[in-house]
Amino acid sequence: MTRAPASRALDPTPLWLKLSSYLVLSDEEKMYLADLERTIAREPPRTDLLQQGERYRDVRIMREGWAIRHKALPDGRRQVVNFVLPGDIIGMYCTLFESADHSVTTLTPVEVASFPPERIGELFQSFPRLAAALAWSGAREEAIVAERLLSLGRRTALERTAHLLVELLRRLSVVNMVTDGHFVLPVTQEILADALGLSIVHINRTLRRLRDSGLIELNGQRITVNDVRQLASVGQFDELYLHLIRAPRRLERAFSGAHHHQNGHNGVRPDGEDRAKA
Amino acid sequence: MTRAPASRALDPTPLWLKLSSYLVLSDEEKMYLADLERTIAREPPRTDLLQQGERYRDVRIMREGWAIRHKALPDGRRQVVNFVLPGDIIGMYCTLFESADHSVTTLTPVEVASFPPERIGELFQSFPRLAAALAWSGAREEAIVAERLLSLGRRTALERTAHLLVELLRRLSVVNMVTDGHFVLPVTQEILADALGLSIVHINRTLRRLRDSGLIELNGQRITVNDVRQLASVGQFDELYLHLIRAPRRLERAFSGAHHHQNGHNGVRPDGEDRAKA
DNA sequence: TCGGCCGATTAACCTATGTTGTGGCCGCCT
DNA sequence: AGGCGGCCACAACATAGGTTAATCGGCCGA
Repeated sequence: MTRAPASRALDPTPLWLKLSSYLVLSDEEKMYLADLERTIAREPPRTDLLQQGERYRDVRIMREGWAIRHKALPDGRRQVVNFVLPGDIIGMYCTLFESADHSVTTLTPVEVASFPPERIGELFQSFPRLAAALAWSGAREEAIVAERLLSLGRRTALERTAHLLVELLRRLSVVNMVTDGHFVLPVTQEILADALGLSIVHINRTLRRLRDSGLIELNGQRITVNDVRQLASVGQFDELYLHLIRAPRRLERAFSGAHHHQNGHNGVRPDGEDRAKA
Repeated sequence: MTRAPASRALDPTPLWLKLSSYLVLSDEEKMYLADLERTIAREPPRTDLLQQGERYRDVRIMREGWAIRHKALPDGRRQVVNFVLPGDIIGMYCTLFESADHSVTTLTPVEVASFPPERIGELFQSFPRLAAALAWSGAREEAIVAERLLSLGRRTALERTAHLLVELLRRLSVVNMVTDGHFVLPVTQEILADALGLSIVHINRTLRRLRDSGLIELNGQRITVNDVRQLASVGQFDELYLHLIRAPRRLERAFSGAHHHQNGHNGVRPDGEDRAKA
């Protein structure tokens, strides 16, 4: 998606990749980002990185592996709000909220970085463009949740499932986790069910239908999407909501004259022609 | 909720009220807020304030009246993502996104203020505490959408409906639009259906059940909640997700040493003891 | 090697919710 | 006054999706 940049000392992390799809980062910004990801921990599957009702602690950056953000009802019913993929941030609103209204649980072994909430303030002061990119990432999360709401409210089981698969494909592409149409989907059918508001049995039926129609193939955790276009059409997928286009020109203005660390070289690239309608 | 402040020249607007429930605003901040709401327009019902796919223009503040934020599928199915109430902001991500992935349509005559996106940048630079309060408001929106997702995915029709009514009650309380248990619900059953992912007929059935059980009364657009506690229990309502508590102490730190306009007098009040579990 | 457990799969059956259709009320236009 | 359109109400019927239960295969620990 984005070409490897000038800085060769730094390894492009998933977050780095994701933000770069939104705006071009300066070396200085990249270094700050790398520094944010300095403190790294590994966790096994089924670990809670955050628990509903718990006080927020650090902000975390998912570097590797999958997790789910989910909410539960007192009687045990559960809804997966979103999948947390490499490059996603956990507990971004740490600074604003006292305690979490959702849990985050790992599905695979993960590698997460964490940093103290104070750094968010620091970041907004010193690196407004980076801050904007993070805000974009957060706002996009909301857009994804809203689109999932549309799915649960108004799409049939088949449509929802197709939609989710295309969404994951797109999101994983940005962080280079898709190779010609297939990717790893480290998810039980129970979790899919909880994400799509269906029963486990019905998800099974639905996946079968998708397999029978030849749109997808499943081998263990590996899923192959044979015909993205058609799958997208089944799911009425319009990627507008993913906001996969570069920062608007407005952004330049809004943060202009802003700051110290505002470097001279190439700022926002407001070319927004790479949005393809599925 | 919040006592009328020192400044007597200024009329507390709904946004003002809402933000004040999060943190105490200084006079200077209040004045800036008032200035943001200077340009006012009135619109009749059924007006689109924003349209799916459209380029973002100004940011708007709802001052009076109701609207809905909704998304539509190509074939006409529609999902109401959220209700826009007085004090809510429309198009907050204007600066970050090129075009809108949802529409906003008025339900009643409304009064909206609007200001150019550049002012967001200005605000973040000069009034970090105000910016944090707005960010809180935005983050809360996401939390509300996530909770609605839980409703659509895992709550029954009756539960969803009860939950929504309690939510509206709470949100309207903050902006003084509830008087002992009743408020105006300027919403057709069709819109309720679209908000809850139900058919119009089934919403009708469900409201009947709630009425028959004596939990609510409906006279025209006026709804009376007779027993909030019980209604909340039916809907498994836990207000944690509304984050109706004051800013955490963290916030102080995160934005500390920040800025010019940072005034001396009383900053954030981190007393978080007013959360009642429903 | 032998359970035992977890997840996938499928069949049979059930129910919450959707659909269709009718009628009634009310406000508004002419 | 009469007709029309929007909204509410409710009955009768249809179905997408839920529930229960049984089977199977793979993995792991004893």
